[in-house]
Amino acid sequence: MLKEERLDYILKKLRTDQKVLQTELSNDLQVSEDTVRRDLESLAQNGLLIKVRGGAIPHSPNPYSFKERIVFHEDDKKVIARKALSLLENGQTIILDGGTSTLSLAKLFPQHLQLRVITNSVPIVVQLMDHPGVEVIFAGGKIVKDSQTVIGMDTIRMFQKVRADIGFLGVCSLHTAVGVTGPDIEETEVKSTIVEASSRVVALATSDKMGTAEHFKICGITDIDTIVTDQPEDELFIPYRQMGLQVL
Amino acid sequence: MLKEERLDYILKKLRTDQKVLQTELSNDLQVSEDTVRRDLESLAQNGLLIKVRGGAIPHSPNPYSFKERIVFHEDDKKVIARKALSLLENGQTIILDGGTSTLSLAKLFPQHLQLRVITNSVPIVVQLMDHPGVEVIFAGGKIVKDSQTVIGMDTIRMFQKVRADIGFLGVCSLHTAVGVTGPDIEETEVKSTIVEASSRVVALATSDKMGTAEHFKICGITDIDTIVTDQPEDELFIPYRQMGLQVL
DNA sequence: ATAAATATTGCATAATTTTGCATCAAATAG
DNA sequence: CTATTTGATGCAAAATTATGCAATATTTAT
Repeated sequence: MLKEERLDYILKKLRTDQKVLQTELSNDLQVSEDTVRRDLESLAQNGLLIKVRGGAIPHSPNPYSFKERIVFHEDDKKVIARKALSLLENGQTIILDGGTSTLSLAKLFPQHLQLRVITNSVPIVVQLMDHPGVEVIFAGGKIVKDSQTVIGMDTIRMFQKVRADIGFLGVCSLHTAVGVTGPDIEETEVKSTIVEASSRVVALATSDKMGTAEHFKICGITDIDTIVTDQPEDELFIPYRQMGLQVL
Repeated sequence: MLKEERLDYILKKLRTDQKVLQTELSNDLQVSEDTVRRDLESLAQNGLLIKVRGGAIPHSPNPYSFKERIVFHEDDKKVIARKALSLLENGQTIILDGGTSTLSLAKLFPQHLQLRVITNSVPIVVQLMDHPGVEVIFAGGKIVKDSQTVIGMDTIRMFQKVRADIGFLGVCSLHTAVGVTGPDIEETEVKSTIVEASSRVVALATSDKMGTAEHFKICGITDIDTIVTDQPEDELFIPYRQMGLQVL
């Protein structure tokens, strides 16, 4: 039995049962539990499920809402934001790029979250201003009215002084060959700086942005560590996974 | 049964019943009360519920406490802002300090006004973001939540690079001998920088602030050029006039 | 085609986590 | 104040996971 077949079986079972147990899978697939564990591990690595002690559960935006039958028809951005939220841990320093995806993320911050957030987005600052646990640092600069962000040298300089645990990039175009691109030169310059300032770079991208490109380059595709998207199972993402990116 | 299933069950029960008891859960889930307690603990850790003696209750649904902003002297400030407005001319570059007085001023900007505004106040940025004729430059830095402004070295550095025609200082204490003072060292440092960066310094002050002092000095009284206030005829202002200040 | 390199798999063993229980401290009710 | 319940802590048994290793299969290079 090929490895691929096993992985396929696991995902299928996960979809129908909403959970899988290692002992069960080991029996079903006639392989050792070690192998099952390693299979689950690789699937978890690609964000296709969440490994827990004793088995695995589906990758759900909320790590603890396990078998939630009430399906909210959330829009894509909220789904993405909810997933991205699970990447955050107390005590981290993160950068939030401008854009509606990152704003959605900021809106979801639970009250108990303790973070330091550096951003160039006015709505994000407004959103987080009243949050008790988040220290907000605003990158200064010239306000761009229609995007409600600041850009320019001052903004870039501020980000250059930062070492963030995670940098979240708002929706941009992603292309395996061309890399990450955006439509505005000044905006992309800021985004490039964010990429450099972050240990881990997470791109929030709706699947319709995949495989597209704009005129100004932000970074290469491998400079991204994680893509958080609404349809992670789409075959569209296979090449990205092969390049070592995590797709959630 | 996976731990996650237990956690899920607990959360679901909590949603329907609005409370959970350890003894009940222990029975429902067929695990010891210790385990239930540990489960509740981990859920509480993640902010998903509040642990109470004997069980748990749901996390407050309205976690974000919006501070009620009690506005003192709102009408006075409007009067002051209206007078200050008359000092502005098209094409000027001005600095707006944080505070409600300066915010009132920004709110009065007529649509045809052409200005460049540099500020460290978030509400002012939000207010002016949609103004067609005003270019807004935001000084970056760490957000102070209750005053909704940014302070710190980055903020100061930004103001140091500026030469403004007029700098508007929000309400501070004024005293003929002590000068202009404020209650917070970091805030006063920023204000001092604004004073230095401005050709003309305008203080917006309700009359009750006259003759009072705080602990941290912003500048000498003669560094101010104009005081805009609600009761300019008051004899309180005679000494300031004698020192050459304009009182409006 | 053959050899070498690489990856997969299962097993033994060690380390870690989870769980339930006993014990004692703290809080609550009567 | 005392009895009872609940919470905290240490501990040991059981389950799960990680790790090293050898056997086997697969891929790559020559």
